[in-house]
Amino acid sequence: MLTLHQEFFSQYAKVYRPLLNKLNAELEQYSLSNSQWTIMKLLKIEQVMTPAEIAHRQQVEKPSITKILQRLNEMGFIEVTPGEDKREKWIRLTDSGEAVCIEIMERLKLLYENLLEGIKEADLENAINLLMHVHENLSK
Amino acid sequence: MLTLHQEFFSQYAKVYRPLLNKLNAELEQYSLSNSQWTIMKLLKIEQVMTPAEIAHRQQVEKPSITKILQRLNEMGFIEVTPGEDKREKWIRLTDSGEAVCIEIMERLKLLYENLLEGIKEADLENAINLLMHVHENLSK
DNA sequence: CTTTTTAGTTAGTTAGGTTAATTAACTAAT
DNA sequence: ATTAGTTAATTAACCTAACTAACTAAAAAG
Repeated sequence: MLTLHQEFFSQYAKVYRPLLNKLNAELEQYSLSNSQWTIMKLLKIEQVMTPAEIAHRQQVEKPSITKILQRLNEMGFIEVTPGEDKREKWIRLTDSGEAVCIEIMERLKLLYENLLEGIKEADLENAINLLMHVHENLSK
Repeated sequence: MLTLHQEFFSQYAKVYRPLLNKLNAELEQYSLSNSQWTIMKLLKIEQVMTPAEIAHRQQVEKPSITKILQRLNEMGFIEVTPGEDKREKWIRLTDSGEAVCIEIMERLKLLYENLLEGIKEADLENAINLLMHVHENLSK
């Protein structure tokens, strides 16, 4: 049988595909994929980032980010300005990107509430801390 | 700011990429990708399954499963026998597949222990239950 | 017996990853 | 001022894993 540790990661993995499918269903209406959306969320919080910073935060290589940013740019959701260091590009959400971002966040908030409906606040906090712990251990 | 619900899914997502990278690094030595490995694990538990059952469990479409099974078959990790219903194929692990499966599970067990090191058992159980709860809510 | 459904495959497409190589810009040490 | 080395971003070529659409063969329903 599985140990508790194995059980945790097994459950973690089980949630992933159905959750992704739900997210993509919501995002489809905005012609966004999950990875595009993830970067928009990040920009919403950080305001301005360079592609290199985004790549580092997302733990993917820079060329992957280049492609996603190109598509977000075509859709008019981000704007690109040259940085002080002329090698850099500063990426930020446009007004339209910001608006879509807020709209999607509202929708997802409802989805998330449904998915966690009936969970006690203390348990939720506990699970968040556990995930943060795992995340930290992953980065060393 | 984010609600606790949003915070939870945000942390959930943050863990995914680095975890996947770690898993793939472990699996590389066996020339296995994560999605191939996921199906091997499933077969380890269920013993025999049809491609359609696997597709349903993994929440992906049948053609995706066909390809993965073809590769696992080439590598000699699974065997395929015709079902009673002649349309069906019964998929099971070969002895070699079973052996590799056990070996990988042992390695991952250590990884998982490291990632969850210092977590109290009660908190771990709690988080598992929470994930199960989310999984259930996702399927309705 | 015909029709419809189901299981699996094939073919073709797409998104999002990877590495390797390139250009441009910056930094530091002659 | 020149040179050597580094960093930011891009492009190209490739891979994996997903998708849909269209197909064959078998089973089930009428």
